[in-house]
Amino acid sequence: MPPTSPAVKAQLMELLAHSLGAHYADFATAAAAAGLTSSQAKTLTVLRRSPDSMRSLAGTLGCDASNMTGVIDRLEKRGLVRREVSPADRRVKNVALTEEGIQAIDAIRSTMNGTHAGLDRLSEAEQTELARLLSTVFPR
Amino acid sequence: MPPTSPAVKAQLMELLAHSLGAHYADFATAAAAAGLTSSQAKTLTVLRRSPDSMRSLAGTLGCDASNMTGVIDRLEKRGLVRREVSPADRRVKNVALTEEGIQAIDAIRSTMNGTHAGLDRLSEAEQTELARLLSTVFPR
DNA sequence: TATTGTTATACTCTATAACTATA
DNA sequence: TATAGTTATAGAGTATAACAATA
Repeated sequence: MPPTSPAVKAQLMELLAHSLGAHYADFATAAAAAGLTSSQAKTLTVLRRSPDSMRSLAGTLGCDASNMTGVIDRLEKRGLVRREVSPADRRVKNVALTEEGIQAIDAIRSTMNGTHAGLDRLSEAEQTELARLLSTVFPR
Repeated sequence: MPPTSPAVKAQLMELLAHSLGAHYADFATAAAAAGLTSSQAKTLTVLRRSPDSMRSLAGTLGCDASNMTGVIDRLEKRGLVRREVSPADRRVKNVALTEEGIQAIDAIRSTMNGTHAGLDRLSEAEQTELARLLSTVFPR
């Protein structure tokens, strides 16, 4: 990405934030349809790639480690994840998706692929403005 | 915006979501530095444009009207906003920023303009991929 | 001593339902 | 009757501090 003025980037981020707001709302709605909160669904998304420790999960999700206990407790109670003591370090607990957990997050992602409403929700004027800003930040 | 395959849009949204995630984190950090939560700062951002009723605020922020009571209570207690009974309809309360409220949200937005780290945090490979996807969604 | 996960605590956000003042 | 705002209630997310088990 070539150097661009902060003002242009700020405008771009603001416009994208507007669009992404709708995207996040869609994600929350899709999660709610599965009886999950955004945090729970986000956690499943992270675990979809590979099992992870409580501490590392907290880091990835950007929250304090103490929060993960409650979030994982609720997911485990519903059978979507399971805790496994690490053989290498018995202080560590690796959290992994169960078959049910995989199905739950895949269903949400499938719903998201069907909506992809983020950019479509921008008005014509906003789309034009977005294209203009993008051509400035990513010139060709 | 011309028609584009859902798969391309989904990829684009995912990449932008990654970037915007950092943007939101920056916003939350800037708000926290001012002793405000994200919800409180977002509320001030909305009010920065013009005063608004409790109900309308809830609609804009995408939450239930009952939530606004507590959020506005806390902002009012800190002298950042004030409630005013609407002369036209005495059921309605218009919420407006105080001078302190204006300064608070302007400080946060100023900090954000200084960071604009959203796009910059993408790796080289991600930026290249982003440019490619954008040229597909916004052909020139 | 340092680190991992948990617990205890407190605050905020959030939705639902019931209530009041007004229209 | 309908609407705007509030209150009561409950669940979830969040951070801080203190703790036990393990390294």
